[in-house]
Amino acid sequence: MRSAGADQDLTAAARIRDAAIRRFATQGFTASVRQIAADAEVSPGLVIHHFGTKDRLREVCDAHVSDQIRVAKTEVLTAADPGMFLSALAAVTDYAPLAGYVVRSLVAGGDLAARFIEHMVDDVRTYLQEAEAAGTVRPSRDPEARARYLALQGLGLLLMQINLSGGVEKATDLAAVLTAVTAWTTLPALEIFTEGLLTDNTLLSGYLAHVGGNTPARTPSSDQEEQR
Amino acid sequence: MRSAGADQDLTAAARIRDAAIRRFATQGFTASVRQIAADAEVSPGLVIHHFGTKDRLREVCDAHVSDQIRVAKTEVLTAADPGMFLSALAAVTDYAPLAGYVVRSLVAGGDLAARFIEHMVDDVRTYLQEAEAAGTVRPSRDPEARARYLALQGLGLLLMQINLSGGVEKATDLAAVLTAVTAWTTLPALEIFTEGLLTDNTLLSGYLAHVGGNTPARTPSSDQEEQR
DNA sequence: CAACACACTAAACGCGTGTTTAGTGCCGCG
DNA sequence: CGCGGCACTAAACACGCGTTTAGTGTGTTG
Repeated sequence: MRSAGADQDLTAAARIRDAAIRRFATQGFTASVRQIAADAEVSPGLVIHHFGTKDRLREVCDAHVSDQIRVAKTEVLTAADPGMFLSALAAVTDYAPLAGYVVRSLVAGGDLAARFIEHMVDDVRTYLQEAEAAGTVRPSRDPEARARYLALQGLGLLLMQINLSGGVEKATDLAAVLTAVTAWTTLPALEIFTEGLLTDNTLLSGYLAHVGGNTPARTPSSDQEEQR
Repeated sequence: MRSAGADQDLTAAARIRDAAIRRFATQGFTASVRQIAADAEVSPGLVIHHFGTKDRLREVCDAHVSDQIRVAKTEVLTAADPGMFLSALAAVTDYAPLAGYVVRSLVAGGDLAARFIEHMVDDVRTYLQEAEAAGTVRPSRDPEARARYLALQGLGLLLMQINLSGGVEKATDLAAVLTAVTAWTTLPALEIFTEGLLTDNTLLSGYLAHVGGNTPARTPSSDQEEQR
């Protein structure tokens, strides 16, 4: 397998990049160049020599994490549940820094975060489409909005819980938090998803009547394509 | 009304505190003492003279925001929807910095954030209880978990959307983002809340069977107290 | 009136930051 | 062998940070 306490057999630039990803994941993007250099057993100057700037180092890290995620994703067989994916990612201790890095990116709100979320929404949408075709999921009046809603909601819940339990801190804890939150979350989620929350549809029909002729809202949707 | 371009008639310490809240809300807690001092038209030394330390200044801000929120809350008539409350808070331009400050706290994850969330969960729980008694909301097998799930989910969705649309940045934008997210969110939310997401209960009943004799999970709950 | 207390400022201190500069040793190529 | 290029380091630079220090004016109090 790749990297198992591997330190020496990597080029210095790669060691710096990996150390940076680890530091960024555990301490956030305020981690200093000197700390990263120390982790990579290298002088601070070399970091700049190879990457030019701390910001450019971060860009390289973003790109690398993005690649790693794409690889891991195909390995994990495209899990569509937003939580499940991060959880599976964090489970393999090798990939734990990746999950931490993504979490940091999400709260920091950079380019990587936007891309990650968009992919997540895409995954959820296709998953819902397939499940709907299979007859296990109800059709929606606005499938795009529903996919986005479910993805953002799940990721948001996760993030919320993560940096409430004392920040991202140690990477190993991340997996624990992820499984814990899915543990107490599944019951209410399943309840609402199968039985709903409200007893009647006065609110929904009221809302539908209210927006009747108007544009529903954002997100390119297809109004109602099937009535069934 | 309180404060309307009021600058001079406040004590210097109060001006510093207000400036700090504004800066923290728009730039996060890395805003410098010198910036805050400049905003309050005061020397950096005076900030420390009055508050001793930047951290203690932040504690004072936390406390003040906490108070302001409690006041605003009773004014707004205890809105239980997590989003609605923040939205109403941000709508009054006077309170906009408060909402920004809370958002910053939530992503930074301090004490204030934990307290705010706990209050939010409480509000949602009592709201659900009342609605359940009124017959508009279905009973849950674990009301505590459901309240926490709904609160964290709503807040998380909100946060996610806020710092994806370019950070908290300008306070006036915050209200816009809040109304925008509620706009495209209400349809999928109402759909799921009234009709559910799944077509049958195999997943739910399967899960219930699976955890059958075991402890459900976290959060002190009362197992199933009513079967109905 | 003298004396103390207090709000306040200007300037500096010490530190950590990202980055630059000058220099050293090694490695491959002509 | 000689020499250019490259990875790399040690030291320093410039800067912004939170905080400290010394000092000034002002209002209150004995």
